[in-house]
Amino acid sequence: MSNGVAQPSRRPTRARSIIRATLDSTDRFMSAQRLHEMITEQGEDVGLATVYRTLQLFADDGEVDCLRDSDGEMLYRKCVREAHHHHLICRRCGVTKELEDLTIEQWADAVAAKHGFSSVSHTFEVYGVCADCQAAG
Amino acid sequence: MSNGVAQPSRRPTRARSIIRATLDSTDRFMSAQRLHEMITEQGEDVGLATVYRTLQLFADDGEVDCLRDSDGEMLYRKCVREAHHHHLICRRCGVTKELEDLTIEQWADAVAAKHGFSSVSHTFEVYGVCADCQAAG
DNA sequence: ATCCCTGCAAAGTCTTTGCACTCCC
DNA sequence: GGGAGTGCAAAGACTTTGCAGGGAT
Repeated sequence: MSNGVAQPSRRPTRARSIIRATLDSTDRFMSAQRLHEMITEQGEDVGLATVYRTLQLFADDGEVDCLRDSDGEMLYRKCVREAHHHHLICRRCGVTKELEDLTIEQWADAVAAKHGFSSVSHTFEVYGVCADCQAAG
Repeated sequence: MSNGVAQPSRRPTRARSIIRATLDSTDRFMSAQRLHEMITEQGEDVGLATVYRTLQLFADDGEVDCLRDSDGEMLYRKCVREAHHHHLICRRCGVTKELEDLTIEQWADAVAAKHGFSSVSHTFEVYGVCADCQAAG
């Protein structure tokens, strides 16, 4: 089924370059709507549907990381690393740190296997208030 | 702000007892819509809005656990344990196992502290296909 | 009687989809 | 020119909200 090899053709277009540039302009996770808002504020014009579609493509290609916030809204951010990893996210300002730790992955797989589960995946995110936001009150 | 002491009055009503009974009839996480479906299948009649409202109340009271599935939909289940814990959830049938492991909690707190974050919380859920579902094809 | 609770339907969000047009190769 | 890409508006899914009637204390 999916061998992860073939990749559909991706044409370089105006919309994609704008979206990519906007993603690059910050290191925070943003919703599709917020990203679209930023693009509009820059005086550019890209359809909201295109933003959604493009973010999904980028996510499929591993070009952006995505996660859901506590409201269930999907958030996207340019991907910094290739490997699977998790995030430490500031609730206040949205700044994120990438966490690396194989223990979590291994533990998740192991505990799932122990219970006879297969096709295992997991979600793991850590939220808090970063040092800067604490200092800022 | 919130001292977790005062509790609004909760009247025992028909809808609430039906919802509670339906929650008790399974150990799986269910969406509000699925729960409403089950109630209807039982021949009972409770409005969908009431199911949503009641599940929120129950969640506030700590009577049910809730989490979001990978589609962002909220799932509820009667609360089994007091302590903070995580879940191993079958994507196919929704059956869940509760996971206990202090390592995750400690690691999350430690790594957050290392980055200067405070007021730390985290989300962690493991998804897979349970043995029964695999056997069932 | 009072105020909480419920049902129904309308409204709100976030997101996806259909379709015609446009642009890249 | 052909098919990927885009924009717009409509549609979908989940959830919340407004309001009037019904039930618990």
